[in-house]
Amino acid sequence: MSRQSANLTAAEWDVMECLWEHAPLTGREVTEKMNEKCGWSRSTTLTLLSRLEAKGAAAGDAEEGKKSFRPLISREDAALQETEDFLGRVYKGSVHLMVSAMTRKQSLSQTEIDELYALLKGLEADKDA
Amino acid sequence: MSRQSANLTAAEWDVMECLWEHAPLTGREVTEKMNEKCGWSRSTTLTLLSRLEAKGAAAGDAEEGKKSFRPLISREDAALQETEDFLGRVYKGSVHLMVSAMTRKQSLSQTEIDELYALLKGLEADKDA
DNA sequence: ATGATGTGATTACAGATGTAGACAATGAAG
DNA sequence: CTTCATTGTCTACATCTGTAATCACATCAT
Repeated sequence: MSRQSANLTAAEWDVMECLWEHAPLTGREVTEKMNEKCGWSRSTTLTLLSRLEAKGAAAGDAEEGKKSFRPLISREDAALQETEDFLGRVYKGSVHLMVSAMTRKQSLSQTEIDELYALLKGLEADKDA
Repeated sequence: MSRQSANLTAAEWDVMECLWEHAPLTGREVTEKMNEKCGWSRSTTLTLLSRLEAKGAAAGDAEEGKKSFRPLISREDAALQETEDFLGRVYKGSVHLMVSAMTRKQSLSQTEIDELYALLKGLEADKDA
């Protein structure tokens, strides 16, 4: 089992998501939110938080007893990491292959396609400029 | 742990990759290829093959002793499954978000961008037609 | 001071995953 | 018919992941 650079697991993403959205949160706040969102017990959330600390993905600064948690890596960086792993494993690293497969299988809504096209068109325009 | 619809693990992908490329293969052939490619022991490959059979991703037809393995699901279907899982978890299900993040972080080569653009342009053309 | 609380840390445990050795059945060689 | 090699199945085990109970310590109210 060799995960080159500690990707986040599904459960860990849920917690990070929470941290990214609502900046610094006390342990209690995180556990409450996680309980609402996923029905997790207090312990579960706290465990995940430690694991995230261990992975260096989040930090819990203890000031006078209570801890305050915050993310140490940006959502984008985490996403990118995950993306590279995923693309490499499933699509030989090629986004083009991925989108092409998705369209072939009608797994992309017209809206998504349009948005993507608009984005790419913008990039091409920049290139010429 | 609740993986809705049995995604393949990284190691399993390696084996499936092998099956997808070289259609029907005897156990020996698979183990040999896997040993070359990943240095796995015979047992490791065989174990993975059973797990794939259990998951219904591959089948081993035993005719007169020797087994012949072949994939039961297409690479595209497996990829798509994985893709949906990934996109949902990391990018709220949006390819657009993913590509946008990648370009922002310069994680996409110009070539990839061009290819993608060409692909999308083709789709838009089809739409009008 | 004492017991009820809130809070983080420690321990636990089942199922998944990576990796592989041991074992059994079967066929080839002598 | 023994013996050896081949081939697949079973068993094993460490680590990872999801999920949580329990423990220990600080604090607040009585």
